[in-house]
Amino acid sequence: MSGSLTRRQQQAAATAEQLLVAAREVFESKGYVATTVGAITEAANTAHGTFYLYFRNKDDVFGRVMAEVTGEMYREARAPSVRDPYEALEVATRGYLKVFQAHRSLWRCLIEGIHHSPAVEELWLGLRRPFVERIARNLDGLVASGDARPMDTTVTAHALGSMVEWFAFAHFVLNEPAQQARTLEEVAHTLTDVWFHAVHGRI
Amino acid sequence: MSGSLTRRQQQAAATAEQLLVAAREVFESKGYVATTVGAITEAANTAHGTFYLYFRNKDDVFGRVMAEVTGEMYREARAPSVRDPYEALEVATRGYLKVFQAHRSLWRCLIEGIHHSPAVEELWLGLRRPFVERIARNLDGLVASGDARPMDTTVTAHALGSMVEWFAFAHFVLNEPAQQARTLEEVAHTLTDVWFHAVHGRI
Amino acid sequence: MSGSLTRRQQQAAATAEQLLVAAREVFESKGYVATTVGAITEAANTAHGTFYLYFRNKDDVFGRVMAEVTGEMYREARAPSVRDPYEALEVATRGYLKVFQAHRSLWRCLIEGIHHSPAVEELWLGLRRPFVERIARNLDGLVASGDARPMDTTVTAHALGSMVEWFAFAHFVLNEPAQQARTLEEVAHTLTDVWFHAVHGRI
Amino acid sequence: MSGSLTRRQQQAAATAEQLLVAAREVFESKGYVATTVGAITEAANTAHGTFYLYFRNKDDVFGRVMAEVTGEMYREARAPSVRDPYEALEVATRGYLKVFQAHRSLWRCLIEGIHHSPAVEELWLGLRRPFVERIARNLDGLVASGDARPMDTTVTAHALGSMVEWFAFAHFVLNEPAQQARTLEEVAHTLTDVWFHAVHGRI
DNA sequence: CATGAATGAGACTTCATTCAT
DNA sequence: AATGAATGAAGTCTCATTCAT
Repeated sequence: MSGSLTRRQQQAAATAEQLLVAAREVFESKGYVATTVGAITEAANTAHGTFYLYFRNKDDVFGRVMAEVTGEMYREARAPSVRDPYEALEVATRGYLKVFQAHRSLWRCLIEGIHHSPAVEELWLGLRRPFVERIARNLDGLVASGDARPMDTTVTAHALGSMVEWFAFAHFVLNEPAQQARTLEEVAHTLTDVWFHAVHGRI
Repeated sequence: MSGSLTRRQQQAAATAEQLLVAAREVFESKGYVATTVGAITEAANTAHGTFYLYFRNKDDVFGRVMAEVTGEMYREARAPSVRDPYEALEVATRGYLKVFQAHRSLWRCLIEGIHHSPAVEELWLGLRRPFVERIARNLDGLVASGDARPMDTTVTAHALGSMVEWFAFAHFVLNEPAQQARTLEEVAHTLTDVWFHAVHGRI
Repeated sequence: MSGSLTRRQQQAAATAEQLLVAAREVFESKGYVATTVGAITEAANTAHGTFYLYFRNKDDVFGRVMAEVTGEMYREARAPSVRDPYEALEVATRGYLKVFQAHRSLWRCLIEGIHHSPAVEELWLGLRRPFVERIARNLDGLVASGDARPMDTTVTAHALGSMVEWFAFAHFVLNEPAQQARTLEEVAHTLTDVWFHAVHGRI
Repeated sequence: MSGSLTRRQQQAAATAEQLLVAAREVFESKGYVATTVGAITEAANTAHGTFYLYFRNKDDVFGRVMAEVTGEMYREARAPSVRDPYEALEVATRGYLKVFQAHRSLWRCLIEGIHHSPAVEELWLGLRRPFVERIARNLDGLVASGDARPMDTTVTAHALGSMVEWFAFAHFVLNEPAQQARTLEEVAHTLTDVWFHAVHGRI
């Protein structure tokens, strides 16, 4: 027996899933603004009206698609535990970049979406927060233990998070040509180095 | 005849300028997508059709407006020369943030525009380049003189540039709520500190 | 077996009744055009499709709801017998206005419905008829007994009925602002006076 | 020279007029709710978008059409001056009925429109007011001169106005079958008689 | 040069109705 | 008898773009 869902509920869930998958594909290939409900239902092989059975409007699906994607990212981006702090940082950075690269079209779409609905802006701020707060907590620990100098850990965490995020955007989404020669590993290494010195470096 | 322009040519130039100014205002207040040709011509006190005499379409004006704006920004953001390197960095960072803040609506619009036309994307990459290259040249000098460790200066320059840029975006454009308590000076100070340690810190 | 209805038939009758009650509420609060089948089934706690088991379409329910309502109105509006003709008229008029006021939302809806289906138009004409005919019969009696001048009693009856009906509509449904200061009693008194003079007045 | 309008302004005015005429026809034949912008532009031989150059939406055109129509009615319904008061009343009543009959489709549409937009409701109340106020002023005069008994002239005016209006609606718009045998003259005569006795009759 | 009326494609959303379960 | 998912037609409105004057 498949859970407690009736046949019809399963069918409905399948339709919703179809639409969600289709929406994701369309957002991915066309971006936020250029995506239309018509394109989504067409991709989902569904009547136009069916869309409105499962979503209020484009904003609504977008939120759900992004929740899904960022859920994935969050899970994928969990660093495995490593003893050496430098190595741990490098692993985490490399992991982040890989996930970013894998989802770069949707990332682009998310950043685009920020400009078009306050809801998406909210969403984005909400998504970043746990990442940044995790960084801040780490910094707090390092400062407390004397492994890092005293600093404004909140702002520093934002700065370091922004660095990796926006670097990744320029690199993977916009294909900033100046550095396409580097491999992901090289880039990850340099970012790690910058980050590590920013935190642990002494003058 | 006044100068080398006929009366008509002068008139035409004036009209073009009017439209450009109007476009800038409208883009600033509404963003890229929400701006319509109608809104621009209305703001310029011009007939709707006149627009197409001077611009191919919205993309076209946008490119011109942004070229103008970023020219200004580039000029405004030139740091005055200061002896002490830390202080020099802080002055430059503060300067950048101030300019960003002053033009935050157009910044937002620019970042938004990236998503809507390859031309704007090009434009943006072209605008960043000089900034980033200047950073890279400085880093090269520091590495050469032994004031900084050996590093991939190109990637590092991109990373540091991205850090300040994206931090500024989240702070001034999206008003990231987590840190609204900080003054521009405090923020500039922390960013400078991070940057300085990232470059000069020893482990 | 309870009565002559099977269990299923009872169930069916109950569902139909539920839908009818719900429809009445919805029509009352939203009016004819703005009412949707979805709203009715929702109010009836019924599946959307169930509606079409008992009614052909919106027109159909509307007809049934109105038949019900006007049946009630007709019953409620029966005037008690009073000796003095003036007083009798006043009592009847006041009664009519009270019923109209109590059901004003459905009245509004009925008048609205006239415009949307010939069936409702029929219905309405059918509803009026007994009222008007009763008036006409009274007039015939008065003319025969010499208590009223000779007149076209059919047209007069229609005129007097229209007067009260349309006055009530403007007053209770549209809240004609010019006369909101009057109480129902005052209004009833004036209408009675006009009617009485129209019929019994001598010149 | 045709006024101070340029050729283009004339053309534009002509288009607006076309749309207005078309709208009137469509409202007349389909009623308020069933009328669509598409039907209007089709009847006007105009692109769909052109409609929105001259009107905000359906409500807007409707208001303008009705303003036009009722302007006509008001003008047409002015009674010629006649010495005898009974005759004057009869002439006015007959005039009103004739105009009503001539415009019966738009009348129907107006009454229908009341239910669908507060703007139309306003419009209608506004249109009635001058008619009713004129009646009230006449009654005031009659009461002052002792030609009529003391009465609440405001309510009486509304009652008499409602009588003729709603009678006309049932007669000309709904073709109330009970009295289709009467000619307009006969009907006008009876209405006049009722009205006259209601005002001047003594008991 | 400038105008601004006209066009028509295109996106959104709602609902009455059907039909397989 | 009841369900409720799916359909698709219909209507609304906006705007980039053209073109005759």
